[in-house]
Amino acid sequence: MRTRSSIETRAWEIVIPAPGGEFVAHYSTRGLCGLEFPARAPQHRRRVSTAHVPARVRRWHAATARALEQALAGRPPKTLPPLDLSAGTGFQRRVWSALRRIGWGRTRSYGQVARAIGRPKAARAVGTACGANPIPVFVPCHRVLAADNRLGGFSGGLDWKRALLRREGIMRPGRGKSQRRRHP
DNA sequence: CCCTAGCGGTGCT
DNA sequence: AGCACCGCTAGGG
Repeated sequence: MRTRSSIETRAWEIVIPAPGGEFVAHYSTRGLCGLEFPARAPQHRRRVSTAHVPARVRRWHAATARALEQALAGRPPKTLPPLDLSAGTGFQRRVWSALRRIGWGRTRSYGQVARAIGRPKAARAVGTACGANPIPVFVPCHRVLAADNRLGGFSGGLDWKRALLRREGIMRPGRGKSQRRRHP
């Protein structure tokens, strides 16, 4: 397995307005290749190349926007745009494809994902690969929790992880899984 | 609750 | 090649 796949450039980035702020979707020639959560701090958004966007990419984007809207409204998206996950290492892509097999409203532990991809002792590396997931929400790294059923981490911020889990009915609105609290 | 050792992938020297 | 990260985990106090 190769260590690094060919790099597909992010040719287009398009904003998606949402209640919590603006998501940014990135597209390559192969499909959706990145999704950013709204920036925490108000931020002068960089140049967005919406000009000359091919019709195909606009269709993908329509699918992305609709799917994101559904997911944030607490209903499983019916269809997704094509996902371009080619920018990952072999290990990362294995992890990401395992994540896509975790159904809406279900969870796994990092160790379970590690076993599912045939690397039973690589739980920690699975966490790192989750953190490198370029398409959160649709590649549901938020459904992976620590083995003791705590929340684990989330590169988009634990508030988002909690919010997504709640939308799927996994966490009770008020109380929830306790948070990892080591050296703050 | 705390701490520790062991773990594997990644990225930087 | 070496090494310091880490969204981890099992085991022990």
